[in-house]
Amino acid sequence: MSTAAVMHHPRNAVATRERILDAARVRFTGAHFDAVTIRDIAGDAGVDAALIKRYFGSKQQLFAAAFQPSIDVDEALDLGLAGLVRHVLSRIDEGVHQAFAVPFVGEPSDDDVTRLGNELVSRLSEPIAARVAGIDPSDAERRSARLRADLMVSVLVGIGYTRNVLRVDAMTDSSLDEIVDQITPALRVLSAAEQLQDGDR
Amino acid sequence: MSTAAVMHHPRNAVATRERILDAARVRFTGAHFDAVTIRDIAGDAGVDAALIKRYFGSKQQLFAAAFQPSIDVDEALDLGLAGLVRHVLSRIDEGVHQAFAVPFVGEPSDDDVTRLGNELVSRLSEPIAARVAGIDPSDAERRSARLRADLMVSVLVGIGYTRNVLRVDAMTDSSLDEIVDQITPALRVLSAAEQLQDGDR
DNA sequence: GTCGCTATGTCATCGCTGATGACTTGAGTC
DNA sequence: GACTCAAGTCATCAGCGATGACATAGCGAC
Repeated sequence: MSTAAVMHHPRNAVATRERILDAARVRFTGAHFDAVTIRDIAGDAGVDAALIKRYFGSKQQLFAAAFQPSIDVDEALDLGLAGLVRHVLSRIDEGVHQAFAVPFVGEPSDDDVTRLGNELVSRLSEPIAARVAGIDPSDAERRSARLRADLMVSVLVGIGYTRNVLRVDAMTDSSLDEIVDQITPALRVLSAAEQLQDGDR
Repeated sequence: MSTAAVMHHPRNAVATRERILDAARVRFTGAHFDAVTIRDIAGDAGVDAALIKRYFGSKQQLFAAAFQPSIDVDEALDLGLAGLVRHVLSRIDEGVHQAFAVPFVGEPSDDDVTRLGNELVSRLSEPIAARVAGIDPSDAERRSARLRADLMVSVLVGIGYTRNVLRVDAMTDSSLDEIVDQITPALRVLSAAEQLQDGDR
């Protein structure tokens, strides 16, 4: 099980931190949060479990640190809507979908879940909303644009969820290209702005 | 905390079972899986924690029993696409979204997550796919219809997820009607079949 | 070189959790 | 009113995350 259990590493905080994060990513990707113990991860990293608390504070915070989602939307937006869709979905396929577990793993406080959820989605939807609404929109336009942008993100989140978490048959059997081809026209209805229509396949 | 802790109820298995399920629904709706203990639930139900194991086998199975999702799509399909969307989303709002936690709560085995995920989505997508594909379609048509139906379900799942789990601002601030109005035209692109277009608002 | 200090890592242990099997008590039957 | 079996309880277990006291490696000062 634990590959590096008996190995002795020279003392190096950043390297050890990275070994723990790597081990956490492997374990959490292969099993869900509860099924993974910090002793497992510590064993894989060749480290005592108490060190994880020292570095990350808690198992939850370790999880959050391991799956800090980083999707850079801005550059993908230049590829047009289909490019954006492909980019986000492929990033989710690569493992970012683990971040979906955060609400089920986070603090019981509603505030925390709210914060995490908004953070996750805002990172995607804000640049999209800016493009959908165009420059200097009225308040009503902005509100509508924000809703439509969040709906677009919801669609991508939903696809990532059924494909990578629920592992629905038709979603896993289909290629990313098939999915992009089918969903992009539907999203175009939501964007309903010229900014996202040009430069498209 | 525990409302019925000291109350003595006459011995009645079905009533006790129902009290446990009610307490579980309240607790699990107010906090996530890990934050709820079977002792909490047992306390609320005025029962010993061991009885929960006797009736439901495990905490996970209690959760599954409490949030058995029941969305009857067939009748909603007669209301047209907008009616279907409104029906599913409002059911999710009512608490069915808790079923989304199942993959993070279930067994670590991939098989189980796969089974649960497919069960959840199939119940929605199969009747939709049947209508989208029409009667007696070719295999290619059926495969495409299945993917498009699952994409439609993915969209609804995604909206339910960002709205009820992540609690994204724009999603919670908007009314169900606003969301239905915005997303239905997009879904119509996916359905792309006459069967779902008639009888629509 | 070796001393000593601090960051790095470990150990022992706590309270709590879900699970479990042996035990007790009540309601219905005759 | 005793019998019986379902309904509910109790005592206890192993494993978890968390935590503070403890040990030691590495590095600069001299």
